[in-house]
Amino acid sequence: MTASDTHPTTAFSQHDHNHCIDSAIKQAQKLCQERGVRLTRIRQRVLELVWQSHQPLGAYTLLALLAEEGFNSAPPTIYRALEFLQNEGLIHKLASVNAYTGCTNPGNPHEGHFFLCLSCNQALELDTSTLQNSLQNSAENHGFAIAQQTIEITGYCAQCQQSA
Amino acid sequence: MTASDTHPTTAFSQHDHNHCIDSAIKQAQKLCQERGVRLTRIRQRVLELVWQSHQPLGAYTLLALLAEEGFNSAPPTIYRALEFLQNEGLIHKLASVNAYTGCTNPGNPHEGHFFLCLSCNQALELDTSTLQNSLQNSAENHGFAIAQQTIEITGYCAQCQQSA
DNA sequence: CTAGGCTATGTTACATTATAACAACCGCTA
DNA sequence: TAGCGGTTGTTATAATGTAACATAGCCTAG
Repeated sequence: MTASDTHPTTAFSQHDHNHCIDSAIKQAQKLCQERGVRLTRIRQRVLELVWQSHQPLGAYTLLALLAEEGFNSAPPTIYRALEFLQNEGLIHKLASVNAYTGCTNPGNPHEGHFFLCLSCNQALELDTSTLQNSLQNSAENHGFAIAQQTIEITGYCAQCQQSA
Repeated sequence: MTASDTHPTTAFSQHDHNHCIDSAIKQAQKLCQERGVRLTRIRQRVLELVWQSHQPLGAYTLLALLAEEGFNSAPPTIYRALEFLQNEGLIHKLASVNAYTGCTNPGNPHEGHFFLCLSCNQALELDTSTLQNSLQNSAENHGFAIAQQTIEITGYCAQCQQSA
């Protein structure tokens, strides 16, 4: 298994990003087909754009990118696409920064846990089952039934700490 | 130690809320004095309003409440007060719902971890050192230096589950 | 006690993020 | 091929948050 074969929980490190995008899109196509939902041209393009960026992108940034390519550029266009992609678990919204990022593990429904670097603005999606367990325990102690999780930790990634 | 003496990590249960507000304000006054910062009339009133509500309040909701009492009602008024209170650790912002809630443990600088009930909209602030440890471990594994945490778990509280 | 500097507040304007509501289109299937 | 459901277009507006500069209030040095 080479570096480019691994799953990119490696946002902060070097990797073959084209490969990431490709495989994300292919997986999205597969999932949508299985579910009988339509990954239309706009939706797929938005997903690609989200994946192409090394940083989470805002809705209006994405909208501007779409506009450059001749797509309709009214807000509902992008918000509908984002809503669809979120519902299908293909992207996550980062509420603390109002931005969207590709989900590194769609198909395996889960909640996004993120480290957000304040310097390079990149987002690292975690899959920490330990954290999951702590939360679950805590919820059970309070009789709380978890629906959705927003876990966004800002700080500085290893790379940016070195260069500083 | 009676129920009304305990600290209200008990947002979802019965308690003497006036007592909560009182003690929150007194603590805020004390902290601000110690720090040499000014808990002005507007700032204190915003803190009271945030505490009076059993649900996190939006900035414009708070602004409307201020306006009813004759305070200036332009947006900067409320955002400045909220910024001050956040900086002093007296309130938390819940990014996933764009709302603000009183911090149940100011003076002991910490990050807010919340359970947000989708039914009654109340927020329960947690102080889970276990979770803290998991996160810290995870961060260390990735060489990530944590600055700020946004942990907001939506779902249904015990009470609302029963009534449903 | 007052002049000047710092902080806080007032005011106007605007930026950013997101949604409502209805019309037009498109693809499927009965 | 008519119609139905889902998708997209279009216009308008809501909700949230900030910039920039003017004014006022508070404190302290002289």
